[in-house]
Amino acid sequence: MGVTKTQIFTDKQNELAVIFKVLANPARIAILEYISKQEACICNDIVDEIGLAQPTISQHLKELKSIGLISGEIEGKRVCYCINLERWSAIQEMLNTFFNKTKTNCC
Amino acid sequence: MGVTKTQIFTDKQNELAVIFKVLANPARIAILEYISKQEACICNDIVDEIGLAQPTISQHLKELKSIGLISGEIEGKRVCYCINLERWSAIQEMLNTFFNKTKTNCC
DNA sequence: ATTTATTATCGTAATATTGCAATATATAAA
DNA sequence: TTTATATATTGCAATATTACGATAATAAAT
Repeated sequence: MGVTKTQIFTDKQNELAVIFKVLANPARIAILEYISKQEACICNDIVDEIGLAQPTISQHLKELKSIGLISGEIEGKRVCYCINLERWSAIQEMLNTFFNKTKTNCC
Repeated sequence: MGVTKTQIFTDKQNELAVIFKVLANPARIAILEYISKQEACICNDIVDEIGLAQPTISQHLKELKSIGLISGEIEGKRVCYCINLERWSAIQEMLNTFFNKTKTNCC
């Protein structure tokens, strides 16, 4: 099979899983950390910084964009990727809600 | 290729990615939520609760155990799965540290 | 000792993800 | 207009993940 049975879970559970999935890759973690470290607006020094090919980075950026974590602004022939602070905080809060809600033991 | 290049990232980045990966599945989210909801100790009503086959649930439990999120205690012929509160909080803190550290914009 | 119930493991099919070369697209510079 | 530079898309190979049937392992019950 190999396909997750999303139908049997709640929207919230699926939404959380999608967010975790986007974050579940060291390259994407590294990209986020690198973007946030930059003083000036980010363009693709990311390719130089991280040791992956340009198409690979481009694909990872697309996935980060897919859940709104970052946004890309075109600046001439370059693109400036920035962290979407509003979404960033919303996601952090969502994860904390999950962690707090589920902080109960049984044994 | 299909294999993540872990060598080029830091241990911390890889560790975070592994944690996110374990959480990146709605069945595992649902299992965690279900376990935490239970008054009494959990056994495998999980299979009845979630709509997945027993081997599939068993495999998901194994993955949750692999990062220490839950622990299984044998009780006769049944196994009681509980959330490991210490590890749970440690991971929550780890994720918050990541989110706080990376909470900088650029544009 | 045999049966029954619970959980784990193995093997496998279907699908998803990762990464890259080749190529396309778009804009700036010459 | 041609060339150079930056980024995105396509296609593909390698590997990982998801799910389940079959089966093994374990322990209680008979």
